[in-house]
Amino acid sequence: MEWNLDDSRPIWPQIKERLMAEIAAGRFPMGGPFPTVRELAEDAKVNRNTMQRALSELEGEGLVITNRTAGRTVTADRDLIASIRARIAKEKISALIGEMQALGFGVEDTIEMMRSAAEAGKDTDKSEKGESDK
Amino acid sequence: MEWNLDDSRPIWPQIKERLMAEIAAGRFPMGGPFPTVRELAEDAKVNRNTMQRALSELEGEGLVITNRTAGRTVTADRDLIASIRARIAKEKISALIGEMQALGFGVEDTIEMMRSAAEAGKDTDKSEKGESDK
DNA sequence: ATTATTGTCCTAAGTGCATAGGACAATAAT
DNA sequence: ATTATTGTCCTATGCACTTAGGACAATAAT
Repeated sequence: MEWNLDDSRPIWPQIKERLMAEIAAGRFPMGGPFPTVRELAEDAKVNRNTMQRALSELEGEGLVITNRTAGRTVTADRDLIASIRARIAKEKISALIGEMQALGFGVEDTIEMMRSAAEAGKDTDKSEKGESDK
Repeated sequence: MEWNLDDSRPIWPQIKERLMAEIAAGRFPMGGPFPTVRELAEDAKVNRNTMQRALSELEGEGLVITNRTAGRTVTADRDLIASIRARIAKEKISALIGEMQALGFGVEDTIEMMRSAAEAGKDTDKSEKGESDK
């Protein structure tokens, strides 16, 4: 898994957000087993404690459940996953609109620039088409 | 001026980016005087040294010029300002596209959600219309 | 029954960020 | 000429993040 952690801010929130996105996008089987702290820490080349912090935060969101000695499990709550996915997307979009506004760009300008960017980066595009919530 | 600094990452890059956006959006008269370190620090409720760090970084971008004891001046280079404005916007948009993709949303989904968000936040909208670079 | 695994907690050390306040040379203001 | 301002540098302190590694109880695996 590509982690793409940067040093512009603490690592543990980055890991938390990354895993939230992975789960929200359905890349972990619902109700299935979640990797152990030590596995994830090694994979991300990060200390156990750091990964632990990210995971306990993840638990606060209800996305994973801890079974003391039997590892962790991904939630089976489909609605929770869907709502978190929607919430994250909304937050990111609102943030962008605000930042673009601070630069003096309106929403229509932003949309136009998004289309250009999407066109330019089509060869590296890994998205699936036909997206829909249901 | 509203600073809206948060503690999710170091303050000085936030200040730097904020001031870059302000200058890029043309909210400081080109070639005109720039507030002093101490003024800005007080306004942002931040230590002198922290503001100083942000400003010396700002100078690295060429957006402000230091005149030792006569304070700072905003650049008069119109093209530089325009290109930085475009660069920042591009980076933010690319970042959003990537993050939305990680959530399983395509560009068209994103644009649609942007329209909804813009509609919802219209009463707090402070953007001017008729945006264009030239 | 024994062993390995798992989550969790703990101490210790190093690093960068932020604050506080002192200091100084160069220059603008008077 | 004197004073105030400006950018800049300095030391010291406190805090959060990160790493490293040790330890332990509960439980799965054998």
